[in-house]
Amino acid sequence: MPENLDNRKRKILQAIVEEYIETSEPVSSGSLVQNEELNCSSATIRNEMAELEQIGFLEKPHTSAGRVPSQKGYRYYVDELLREDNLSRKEIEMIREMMETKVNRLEDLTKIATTTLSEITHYTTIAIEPNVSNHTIIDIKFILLGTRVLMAVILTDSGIIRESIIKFDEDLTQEQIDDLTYIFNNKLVGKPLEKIDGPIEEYIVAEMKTGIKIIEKIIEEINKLLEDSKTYIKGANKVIDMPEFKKQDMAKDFLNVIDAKDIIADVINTGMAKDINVYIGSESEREELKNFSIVTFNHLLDGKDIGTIGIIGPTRMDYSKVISVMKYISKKLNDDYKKGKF
Amino acid sequence: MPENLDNRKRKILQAIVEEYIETSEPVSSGSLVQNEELNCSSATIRNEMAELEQIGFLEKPHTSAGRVPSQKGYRYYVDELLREDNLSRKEIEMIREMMETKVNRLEDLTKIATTTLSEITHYTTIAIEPNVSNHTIIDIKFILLGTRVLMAVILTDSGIIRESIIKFDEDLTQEQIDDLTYIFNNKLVGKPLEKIDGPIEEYIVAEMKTGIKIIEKIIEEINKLLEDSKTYIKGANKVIDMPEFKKQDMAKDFLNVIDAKDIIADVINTGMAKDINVYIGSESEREELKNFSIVTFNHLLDGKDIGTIGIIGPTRMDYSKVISVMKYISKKLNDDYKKGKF
DNA sequence: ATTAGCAGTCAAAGAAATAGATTGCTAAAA
DNA sequence: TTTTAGCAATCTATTTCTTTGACTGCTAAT
Repeated sequence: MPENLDNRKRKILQAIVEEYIETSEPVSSGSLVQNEELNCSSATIRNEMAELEQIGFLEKPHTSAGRVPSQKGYRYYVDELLREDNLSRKEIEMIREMMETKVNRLEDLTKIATTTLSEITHYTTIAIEPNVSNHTIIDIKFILLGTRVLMAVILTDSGIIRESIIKFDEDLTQEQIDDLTYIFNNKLVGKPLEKIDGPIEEYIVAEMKTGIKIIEKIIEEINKLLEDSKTYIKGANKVIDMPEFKKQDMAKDFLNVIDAKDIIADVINTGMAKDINVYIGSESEREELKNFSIVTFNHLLDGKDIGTIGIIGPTRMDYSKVISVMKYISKKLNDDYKKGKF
Repeated sequence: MPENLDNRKRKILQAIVEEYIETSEPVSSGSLVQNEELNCSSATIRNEMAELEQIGFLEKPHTSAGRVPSQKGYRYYVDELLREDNLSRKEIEMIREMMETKVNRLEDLTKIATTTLSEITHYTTIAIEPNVSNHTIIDIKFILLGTRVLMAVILTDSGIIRESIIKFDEDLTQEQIDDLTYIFNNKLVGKPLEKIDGPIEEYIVAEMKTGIKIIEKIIEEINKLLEDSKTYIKGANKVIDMPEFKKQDMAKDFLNVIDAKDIIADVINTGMAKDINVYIGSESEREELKNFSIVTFNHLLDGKDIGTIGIIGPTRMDYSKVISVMKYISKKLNDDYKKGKF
């Protein structure tokens, strides 16, 4: 139910959210009178604020304090009041510079984007490799590294490369490797990299020259590759300067969340395929995250998911700035891609 | 100059360090009287403590507080007074269990050891891949992943595998790859992986079929591989429960150190090749680390450095326990290695 | 519908008082 | 000479009380 606020209430809510984001202090009616767009006295504002609190957009830490946006207030702000925060020329310059580095791997590009995002926004940034299971296999290579050590390299259409090293208890011959390469490529190229469990038998039957054990082990390892998606964190130290982390509990919760990156990965992976997702406080439905907000963007190239980058910070987050920077970086990645930068 | 303390002073210093490590409260003369080994009154202990302070082994936070070990005090303790802390059966069981996982890569083994160490000691653990430059090359493979994308895989005698993906502006043929493989193997196998810059020309001259540019690029990428050693951190959240991190500054310093892992990598890499190194406070000669201690061990297999694992925590660290656990894990890794586990 | 004005509320900051821990010193005892 | 008992002095941590100042909410006038 998208509540309808009259114009003045919208302006007041917006002003409160923005001032609070900037100062981290509860906002008083008095300080809002200064706002040019609001041509009324503090008493009027107080009345409006009381109503906004009534319907759940604002909260009061205590009777004689100013107001603070509630989670619902932030949500309304993000959905309805957010204005594009234009990046300064300096910031754009900085982003350009940082992202200029040449890379050979998509993975490295993600790292760079993560670092850039953290530097510019001053929040902690997390990158998560995509779930590759719906990516299409372009090629599979097997390389014998020792008599009993095999390396499997899988290429997908999205440019993501995964490799795995597999050890066996028996010697492998080059002939076997050639067989494997032939069969796996034959059966899997052009298909999505879904878990290969159902039709395993089929492959095995089709191919008895190289023992069942070997094939089973290879499939097992390939499946493992699909499961673990790497995560990178940058700027975990950024939070320390934020006033909310003066509270021991917040700091503790934050470090715990960072250490168990899966928590965030979970949230990110359950997200919709919108380009930008915003989870405010308990919206992420994880107890540990109820005091934090997460903003993510799915990095799509040619419609393929090639990874998600997320920012985590207090609910009092500069959503406007974060979203603007994300959009810019996202666009830049796409442009670079089209120019064939990688 | 290894100062000589009489027996009673040694006992007192030891008792103070151990009690302080346990409680994190300054130790008073009164609480030491309880110690059975010390058969004297609190007044006597006070006199001894005054002398220990005189010669720099103890410090006083303020006049009416107990004593705290100084950095020099910790150093003496570690060098002279440390007693082997026998691990409980439960801990040994836990280590065994955690390290049972089968791995294919040395890298994964390091990760597991890192996690185990952090779980058992309750400190933050950092693993750093070794500098492979003095490792001997066993094999070099080149795999064509696309017409312009090459993967180079380097195997060393220590079992460490490094791979790199290299992109070119022109198409590569399989024939060229075969050439490259032949030449690189011919020239490099059996040699240490030192930076390949001096005799580059030689290779190039020996081989004109595949353009100079390609070779240059490959060498460049291989050199990059040598430089960047990966680091893993586990248990960064462990510190939050330690009383010293109640102080904002400590927490800030810690997060900064963790974020710029290079700082620690630096310290670790400049260490001697002793099996276990202990850096107490400013001994690490980095301003950022003056309030922290680092204990590292070089993981050697067959005399080859295959990585370093370090623990970082406050100077009030349970050195005895940390060192005992490290020794145990180190031994276990070696045993497993001899049994051919990897 | 708006606003001026004022009483009421509460946290945060400061000041003062208190309690408690521990030392250092002195003089007596061993 | 070494050890110890005892006590004054020191300083932190805790508690309590007071003061200040920032807001709000309400009422009555505009």
